[in-house]
Amino acid sequence: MARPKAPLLSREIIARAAIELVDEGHELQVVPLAERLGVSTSSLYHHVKGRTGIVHAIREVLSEEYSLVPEPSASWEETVRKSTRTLWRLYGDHPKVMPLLLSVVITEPTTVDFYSLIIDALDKAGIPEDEQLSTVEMLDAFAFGVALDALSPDLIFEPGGEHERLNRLISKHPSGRKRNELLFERGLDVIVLGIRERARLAALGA
Amino acid sequence: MARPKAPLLSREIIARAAIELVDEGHELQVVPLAERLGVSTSSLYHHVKGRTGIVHAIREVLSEEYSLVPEPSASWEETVRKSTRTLWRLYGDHPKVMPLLLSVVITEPTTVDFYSLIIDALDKAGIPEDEQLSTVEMLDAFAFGVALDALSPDLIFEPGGEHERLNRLISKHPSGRKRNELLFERGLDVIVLGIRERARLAALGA
DNA sequence: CGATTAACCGAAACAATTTCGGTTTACGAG
DNA sequence: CTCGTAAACCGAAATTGTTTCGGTTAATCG
Repeated sequence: MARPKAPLLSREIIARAAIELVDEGHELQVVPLAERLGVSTSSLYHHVKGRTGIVHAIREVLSEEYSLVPEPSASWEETVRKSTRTLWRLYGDHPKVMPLLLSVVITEPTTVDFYSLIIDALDKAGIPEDEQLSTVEMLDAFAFGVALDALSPDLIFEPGGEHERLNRLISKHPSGRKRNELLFERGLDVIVLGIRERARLAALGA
Repeated sequence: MARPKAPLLSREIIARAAIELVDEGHELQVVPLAERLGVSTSSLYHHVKGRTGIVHAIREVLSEEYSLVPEPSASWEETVRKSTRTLWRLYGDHPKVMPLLLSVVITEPTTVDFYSLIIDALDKAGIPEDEQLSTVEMLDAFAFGVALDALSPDLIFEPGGEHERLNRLISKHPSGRKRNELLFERGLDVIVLGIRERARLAALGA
C-alpha cells in the first residue's frame, strides 16, 4: 500500500484508540493497537516515538480535554469543590490508563493553572499563606487517590468472621462506580469542613 | 550446576532483590534481577510465576512488613493518625514499586484489619454509621495519593510569568522527601479537623 | 511537471520473557 | 542404607513484543 489520499493516522487518532484499548482492559501493546486502527505496526512509528510516545500522546489528549474556567464571583468553597472535582474526573474517567501515565514525566501547564486557581480560593478562605500550597497538593493527592480506588476490587465480604461491624457496613455499601463517587463526595465534604475549621482556628490567632 | 546444598532462591529473596532493583530506579526485568541474584534467568521460574509472579511476591513481602497493633486505650484521633500514617508508609517507602503494584489485583487481609481498626475509631469519634466506610476509604485514598506524589517531579518555577502568588509560594516551598512529609502532615491535620467537625454537626442532629 | 517528502507496508532485527530438557543433589519411604 | 522421586539449578531454544529498515506510491510545492 502507498500513501493514502487522506492520512489514516495522527497522534490524536492513535492516542484515542490507545485509550479505548486500555479502557477495555487490554494491555497497551503496539500490535493490537495497529490492528484496531487497521494499519501495519510500523506505521505507528511515523507519528509517535514508540510505545512511550503513545503514552505521551495519551497524556496530551487527556490534558486538553479537561480544563477549568476561573469564575471570580464564586465562593472559595465552590472553587475548591469544582476544581477538585475536575481533577478527579481528569484522573478517574480512565482509571486504567493512570498506571501508564505514572511512567512518564509531567510538565503540564494545566496543572499550574489549577493550582493557581485553588490557591487564590484558599487565600480567600483565610488559610495562612505558608499552608496554602500543601493544602492544594493534598486536594490533588486526594483526587488522585480516589481515582485509583476505582482500580481496586471491592473488599471481600467474609460473613461470620471477625470485624463484625466492618462486615455489616460493607454489606450495605455500594460498589463499583457508585462507591467511587460516594467516596469522592464524602471525602470532599470532610476536607472542606477541615479547611473551614483550619481557617477559623487561624483567625483566632493560632 | 545441580541442586545446591541450601537453596539460593525463594519467593522472599526474589521479592526483596526486586524491590531493591526498582528502588534504585531500574525497570523490573527478569535478566538483571537474575544477575543480581547470581542465578540463571530460568531459575526464577521455579519460585515465581513469571514477571507477574514477582510483583505478587513483592506485595506479599511489603504487606507483611507493615502491620498495626490495635491499642484500645488510644483516642480515636490517635488511632486515625497512626493508622493513616502506617498506610502512607506502606505505600510510600518504596514509591517506585507502586506503579507495579497497581497492575496486580489485591486481596490483602492486612487491609481489612486496618479498615476495621479505623472504623472502630470513627465510631468512637461519633461519625454516623453510614459514613464510616467512605471515610476510611478516603483516608486510604489520601495516603495513597500522597505516596504517589513522591513520584512527581517538583513543580516548575516560572519566574515573571502569571500566577504571581503561586510562584512566590513555590519558591519558599520545600521539595523532595521534605515536601512529601509536609504534605502528609498538613493533609492529615485538615482531615482530622474535618472529621471532628463532621461528628459535631452530626451530634447536633444533621 | 519534476523533485521531494509524507504515509504506508512487509520483512527482518532486536529485546525480553517464558519454556524445555538435562544434570545433580537433597530427602523421605521402606 | 539405598533407591526412587522431586527439588533446584543451568543452558539453549522458543515465544512474544518492540523497533528499524528498505521499498512503493501519492500528495505537495516550487
